Amino acid sequence: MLEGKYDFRNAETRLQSAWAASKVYEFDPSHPGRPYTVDTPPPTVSGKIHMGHVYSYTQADVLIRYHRMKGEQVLYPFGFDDNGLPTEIFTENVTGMKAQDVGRQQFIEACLAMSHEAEVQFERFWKRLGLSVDWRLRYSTIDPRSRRVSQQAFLDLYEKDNVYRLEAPTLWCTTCQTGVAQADVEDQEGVETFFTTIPFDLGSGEALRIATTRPELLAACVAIFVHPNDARYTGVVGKTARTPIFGQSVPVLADHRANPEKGTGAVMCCTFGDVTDVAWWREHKLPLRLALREDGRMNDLAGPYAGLHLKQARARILEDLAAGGLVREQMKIEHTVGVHERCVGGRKTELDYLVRGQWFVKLLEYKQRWIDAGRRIKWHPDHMRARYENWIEGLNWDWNISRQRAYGVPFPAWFCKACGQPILASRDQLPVDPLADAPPVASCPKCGATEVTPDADVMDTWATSSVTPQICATVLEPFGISPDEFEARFRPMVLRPNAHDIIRTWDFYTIVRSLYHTGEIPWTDVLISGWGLDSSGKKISKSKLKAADDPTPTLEQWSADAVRYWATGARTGADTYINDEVFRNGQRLVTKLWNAARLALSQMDGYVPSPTPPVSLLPTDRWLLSRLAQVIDRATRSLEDYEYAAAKSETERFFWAELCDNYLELAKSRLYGDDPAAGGNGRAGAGREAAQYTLYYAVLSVVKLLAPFLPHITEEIYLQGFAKTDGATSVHVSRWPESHPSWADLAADAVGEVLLAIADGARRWKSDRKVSVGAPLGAVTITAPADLHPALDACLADLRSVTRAQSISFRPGDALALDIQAAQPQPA
RNA sequence: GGGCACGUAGCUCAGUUGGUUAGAGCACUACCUUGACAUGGUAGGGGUCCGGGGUUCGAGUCCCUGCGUGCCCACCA
Repeated sequence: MLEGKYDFRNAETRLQSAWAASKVYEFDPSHPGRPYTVDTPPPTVSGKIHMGHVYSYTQADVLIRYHRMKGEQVLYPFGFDDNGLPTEIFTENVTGMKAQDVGRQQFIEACLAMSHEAEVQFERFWKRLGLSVDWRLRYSTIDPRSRRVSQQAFLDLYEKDNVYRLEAPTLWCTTCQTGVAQADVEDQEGVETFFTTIPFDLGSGEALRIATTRPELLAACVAIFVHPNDARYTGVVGKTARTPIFGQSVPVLADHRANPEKGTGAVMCCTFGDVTDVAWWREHKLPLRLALREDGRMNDLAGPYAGLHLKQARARILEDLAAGGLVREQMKIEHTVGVHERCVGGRKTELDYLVRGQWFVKLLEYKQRWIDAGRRIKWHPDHMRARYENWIEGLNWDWNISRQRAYGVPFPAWFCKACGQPILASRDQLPVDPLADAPPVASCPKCGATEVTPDADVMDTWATSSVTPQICATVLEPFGISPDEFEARFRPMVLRPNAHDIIRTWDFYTIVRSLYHTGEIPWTDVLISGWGLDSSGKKISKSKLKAADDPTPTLEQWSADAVRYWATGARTGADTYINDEVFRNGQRLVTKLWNAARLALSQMDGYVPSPTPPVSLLPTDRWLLSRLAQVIDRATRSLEDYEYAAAKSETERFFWAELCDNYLELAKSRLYGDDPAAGGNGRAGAGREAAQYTLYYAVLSVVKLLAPFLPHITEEIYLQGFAKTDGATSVHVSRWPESHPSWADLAADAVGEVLLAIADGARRWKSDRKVSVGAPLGAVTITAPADLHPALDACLADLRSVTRAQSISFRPGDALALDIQAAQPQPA
């Protein structure tokens, strides 16, 4: 029995506490069901939670809740990504502290403190949203266990020769002063610069003109390229040109990558201005002339410009070229440059290239292997696989995992001071910090020298988050399941949920790592979410969050259930806007559920549900049960296909339009047992029991079908009204609804259509006369095909209930028609 | 320049393998306090399914093509 009004403000937090106390979401090692293991995204703590997170995490939670109710053994841990550059920059931005100034150790402690604070808030928020996480299984990517897994995985890569150390051109941020990976690069559009044409001396008074946006790299120029078919330049290929100002001699070479239509068609190759320079440098075995330091200033090679920042140097060189009459042409242009995500202070520094020793994970030589693995994984929606393959096909670099920063997982490595040989940690000393700890051997195994230099770099944050499936294998250790047992029982995992912007990073890197470490795909299914966009349609930017972007007030205003309703309303993978109308609809559905359940349960006092349908079912009941069977079937299939929005709307429409608006109105008088002359099958006891049976299963099924979406209201209804008879301690561990084989009934569907048409006719008659739906009618004569008369006659009580007719009679005829007499005024 | 997705009512979207008269919510109009619910209910108006070809007895749905929008990638001397 449900009393009074449903107050989500009180109910939601109360239920959340009850779930924690009753451990409904905790992993059960002896659960007999098929494992449903989730490689949950560890959100980066370097920012605030926003509606984009809510959108994505709710979608995964709905699927996880569905599989739990299907009787599967759910493993739903939760991680926080709190290592590496993002956290460091977050800490620098918030505290104003800098690693160089305060010292490495103190800085690391500040990062840990920042992360811890953020994680406490995050966990509280996720609980408030109603995620069905097992919070005992919480990890952070900087905790000792994750550091150990990450370093161990690095040793594995090294032993299998899948990672190599190379002094090579690297994408470099001069602000953060670290190398970055190709996946970290994003476009910065509309950057203004000068495109300047300057002459190179070919000797004998001839000049070869090239156009450039990077004149500060003149000192680093090592060649000039023209297209082999460019008639203007066929004569100069093979000659030597001298750079202006610096005067070094460089060869003029032909390569198809020189674009005749761009600038003058002749282009200078510097070490390094862009990726093409790197490729030319490699393929044509050009010399190395580095003019840039790690901090973005010019080095001694730049002669008079040494010490200047590259932007200052660019300006000075342009002035000097102009002064020397060497500017042939100059255009102000806007172009797109590569920057990296999460640059210090949001500065979006233009990326450069320089040469430095880094660890690279092999990607390029196994492209097909990555693509094949992607095809063995089910992507939801399927077309997201194309983004994965697209990214792999466009890869130009192996994965640089070295970061020249302070905070992160250290490489378990030292280098021999004498010969440079890497010396790797032994597994039993992990997690290790080479800056503090000694290598496992006293001397270099290659040259015997005894002095070592620790690898002072830390790993790319993705280098650790790409082994979350391996970290997950450790979360059950405290509960008696070793990583080895985990491997045997739960590999591959089942679900990886994440948004589409990190397919190229998190999904891709995780697949690579899994194939390297285990030879197998990491999971069988990937659920890709879209973005929750702000009401103007823009992506909710992590760096520009305003107070209004905090989702907590939204939860308090509309309820977690209503927000979850919004988050699961769009087609899988699609973006959606924040929209108060949708929150309101969610809230309306919550209220409607409460009220409908209240009516149903008020008529269930002492009712013991029968597992088999009673013989007294009327066509009305059979119609609803038949529709219910279809809805259960379709909603279940949609959820199996990860199409949660379709499952939700199917159930919602059934509940609202068929169960509430029609069935309840038809069955009301049988339920109340007050039909004055319930003739035929409308005999009081049997007719009421049939309606009770129908309503019990219809309401219970709807509550269960919506439980993954609206976990709070459905739990409240279940606990108060159904737990005793259905037998579970929570709707969230109750059995997923199944229809009784006898429910599907095509004949009942057809009769139902006619019943609804009769109800509609009566309502239209009343609406035309502007009287209430509850107003009584006089005699109603229904024209209907004769073969339907017995079924309709059986439903007399229900037809009276929905039409409020004083009497109903039938007349044979092909087309359905109603002849309605106004009600006779009642004698006073 | 390449890839992917999308284009259906004023707005946001659903339309299963091609099959009657294309649906829902919101908004709009008129009305109804009916014994679960006014955070409700009833009735109604509103659509050349982006354009053009084609396949078919039949196309919102399949094929070709054009246009538009968004995202990803490439280019970015």
